[in-house]
Amino acid sequence: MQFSKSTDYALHALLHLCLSDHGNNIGIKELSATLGVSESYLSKIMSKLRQDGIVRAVPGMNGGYELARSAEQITFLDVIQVIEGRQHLFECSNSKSQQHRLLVETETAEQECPQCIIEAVMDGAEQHLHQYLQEHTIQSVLDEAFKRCDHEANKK
Amino acid sequence: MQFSKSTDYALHALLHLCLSDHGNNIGIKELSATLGVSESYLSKIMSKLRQDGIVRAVPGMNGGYELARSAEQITFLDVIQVIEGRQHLFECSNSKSQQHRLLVETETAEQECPQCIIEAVMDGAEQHLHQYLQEHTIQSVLDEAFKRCDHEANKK
DNA sequence: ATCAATATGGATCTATGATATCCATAATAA
DNA sequence: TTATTATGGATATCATAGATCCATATTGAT
Ligand code: SF4
Ligand code: SF4
Repeated sequence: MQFSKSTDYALHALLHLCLSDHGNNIGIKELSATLGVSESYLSKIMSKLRQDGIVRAVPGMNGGYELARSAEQITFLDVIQVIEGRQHLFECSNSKSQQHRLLVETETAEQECPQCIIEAVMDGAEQHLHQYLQEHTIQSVLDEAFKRCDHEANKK
Repeated sequence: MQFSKSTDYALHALLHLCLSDHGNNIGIKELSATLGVSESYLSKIMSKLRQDGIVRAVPGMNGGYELARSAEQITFLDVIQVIEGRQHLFECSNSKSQQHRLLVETETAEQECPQCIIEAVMDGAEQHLHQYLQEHTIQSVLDEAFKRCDHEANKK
């Protein structure tokens, strides 16, 4: 269970949009050269980011990409969900098994079946993970970088 | 990004070992029938669980599987790591890129390069996830099931 | 000692998804 | 009009998950 390379690329692409923010758009050529990923592949990723409203894109001369909102408003969770999708971390695949009947029998209330206990644990894990990822933004990474930089400067 | 079906199977297999604990070993046939998974496939999973010391196995007549330690001592994290492996959630794949040099330049201390900032965020996420999964054991699922059962009984 | 039952591990097959490339098309600014 | 750039479909390649089969080893029962 790992995040895909695409997530890696997406994060770095967004960071580059922040760092080289000279008002203009950044073309796929520059992004591709900076990240060391092919233009074709990276453009798919950028396109996804655009569809989800993370970046804006304009075609044509001097076109390219720019952030659609400020770096404080782009969380790690946003980026990850665009690339990895929004499926649950755990989705039961054997609810027709004999096991399931036994487990659910324990809790087979009158009406609405409450959430399965295993799924409850797993969904809890997912919520914790999401909450953490939501508290960390692209901006927070930049801030941390500057902080480290200052720290180094002070030591000299 | 999702847990594999094998993780699902492993958890249910362990639950079955707990629930039908009549002192004897449980054979792969019974497990297979209960979970609705082929014997061949499930036996691979059980074998992994054995290699990591989660269950014991004895071949021969009346052989089968049993828990190698109590259900309180088997955490979700244990099971998940056996099946999914122990790779990090995030492993950078472009540390040779131009981008990397720019990001690390900011923090390029004298000696030991501190952890990359992106990896720091991701590893933090991983730690949170692991901590949660470590606090939930097979036994805690059983307890929750009994609690629900009692609650239903009281309502009647 | 023999036999039946059971787990183990290697080999292999298939399905699925991640990674990656190419190209035709549309949109935009100069 | 033209050069430039993003877009999306089609397709190819590769790795991994999911699954099956079989030869072998181990054990208890006879
Ligand atoms: S008990 Fe929960 S996880 Fe297990 S089969 Fe039923 S729904 Fe799925
Ligand atoms: S900055 Fe971190 S995540 Fe990015 S390329 Fe360097 S090591 Fe990898």
